[in-house]
Amino acid sequence: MASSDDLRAIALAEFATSGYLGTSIHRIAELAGLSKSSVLYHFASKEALLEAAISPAIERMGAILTAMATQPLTLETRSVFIVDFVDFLLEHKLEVHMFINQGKSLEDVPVIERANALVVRLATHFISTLTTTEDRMRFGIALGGAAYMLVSSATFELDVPPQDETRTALITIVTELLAPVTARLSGQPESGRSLASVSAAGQSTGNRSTADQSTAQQQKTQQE
Amino acid sequence: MASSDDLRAIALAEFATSGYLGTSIHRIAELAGLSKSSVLYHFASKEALLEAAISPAIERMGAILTAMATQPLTLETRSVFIVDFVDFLLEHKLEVHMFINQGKSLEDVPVIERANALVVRLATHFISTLTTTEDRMRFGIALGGAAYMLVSSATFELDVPPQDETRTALITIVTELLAPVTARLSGQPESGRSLASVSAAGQSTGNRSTADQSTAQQQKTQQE
DNA sequence: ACAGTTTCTGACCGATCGGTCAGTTATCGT
DNA sequence: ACGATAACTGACCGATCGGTCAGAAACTGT
Repeated sequence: MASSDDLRAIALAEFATSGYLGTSIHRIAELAGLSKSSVLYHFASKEALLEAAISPAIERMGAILTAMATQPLTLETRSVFIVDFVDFLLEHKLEVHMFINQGKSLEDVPVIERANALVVRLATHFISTLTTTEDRMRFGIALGGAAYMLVSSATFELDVPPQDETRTALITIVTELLAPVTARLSGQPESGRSLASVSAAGQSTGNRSTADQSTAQQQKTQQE
Repeated sequence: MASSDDLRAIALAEFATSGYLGTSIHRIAELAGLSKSSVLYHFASKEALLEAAISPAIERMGAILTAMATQPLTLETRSVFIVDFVDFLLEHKLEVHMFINQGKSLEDVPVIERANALVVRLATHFISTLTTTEDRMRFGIALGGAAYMLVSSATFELDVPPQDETRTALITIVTELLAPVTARLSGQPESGRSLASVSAAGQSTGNRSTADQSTAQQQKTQQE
């Protein structure tokens, strides 16, 4: 009564919450109502199970990255990236949580190595386009913080808000966090607001300021 | 040639990067130039080693939390908390990284249970004072993102900026991220901007937003 | 030099891990 | 009904884990 895809999903959830090393094949089998041998019948090894669990997310993320890298850096392309990234996070919370939290300890596993290479590729891309420490940290906090947020609320019990509400808030916050950077790159000084408006597209919470940080970032200008 | 404190430091670094489960006592002994038995002579068990490694950070964090909880919620107290929290993160990167990333998988370990209780306590405190999903996510992203930032740059090789620069940027970003929330709590509706000024407290990179650090920098720094 | 204590070590133990294999049960096309 | 194939299982294997223990080695004070 348990398909290979069920096993994949069960394994992913366990790997993400209890860790890859902390999850035994026996445990996965138990959750699936099977024996350990049966799990190994569907997947040749524990590593193969891990690969099946997270490689789709890796490929999707790679596609988003190449799409971003091949396009010029404008307000629109950045906004597109943010929305893509947030949707990616929402769709692959567990996978992202995995190779963010366990990427180092599992670096000898091939599929994790691919994931780590993606993270490095993302980081170096932004490091090359950003000059100051603060700008770079904005990206780290926005991306890492967003990824952390999505699983921590589930890790501890704490009520989980509806998905669309989470999505809207995430896009708003990440956009706002990256606003000074984007504003500088866009060339037009007043653009922090327009970016926020893009992020707010179709949302409802809508209260938060997000409007008045334009005063702050326009005097920034580009000193590099 | 390896004291108990050396072992503690070595274990902490290994636990944080390779995971508690992924780190064997033999590995720690190897790094310390000792035998496995010698490590177990200094610490009764692997759990005792973990406790010695992270419990100081837990107590420090608990003190910060109680200090915040007992004071009224104002612009100043929040600013104090942010500075305290950032300094705490800088001083205890590895410990925070541990019970943020491995808190769930090690929840049956007593010392980790204490750490998790602290995180829940922090989360519930802000959940009770904040009403909207977005406000709560701001805290999660700010705190989780900041914690992630400090270790990810070390996890991958990527150049690490000087500590004071990191500290300044962190305080600025976290404060700015929490600006709308604090502004609303302060009572003056239009205050998003005033908070941004608080965020610039004590900065040196000197670029980023805002001009006036007058309100901010007096309440920072001298509490350690 | 010697006794006492601290520090350290190799050998060993039970448990659990990932993985293999021979064999059993269920499913399905004909 | 029946053979073929897919799905499943328990028994077993080598390796590694955390931890115990008796004893060697090193460092003390006298």
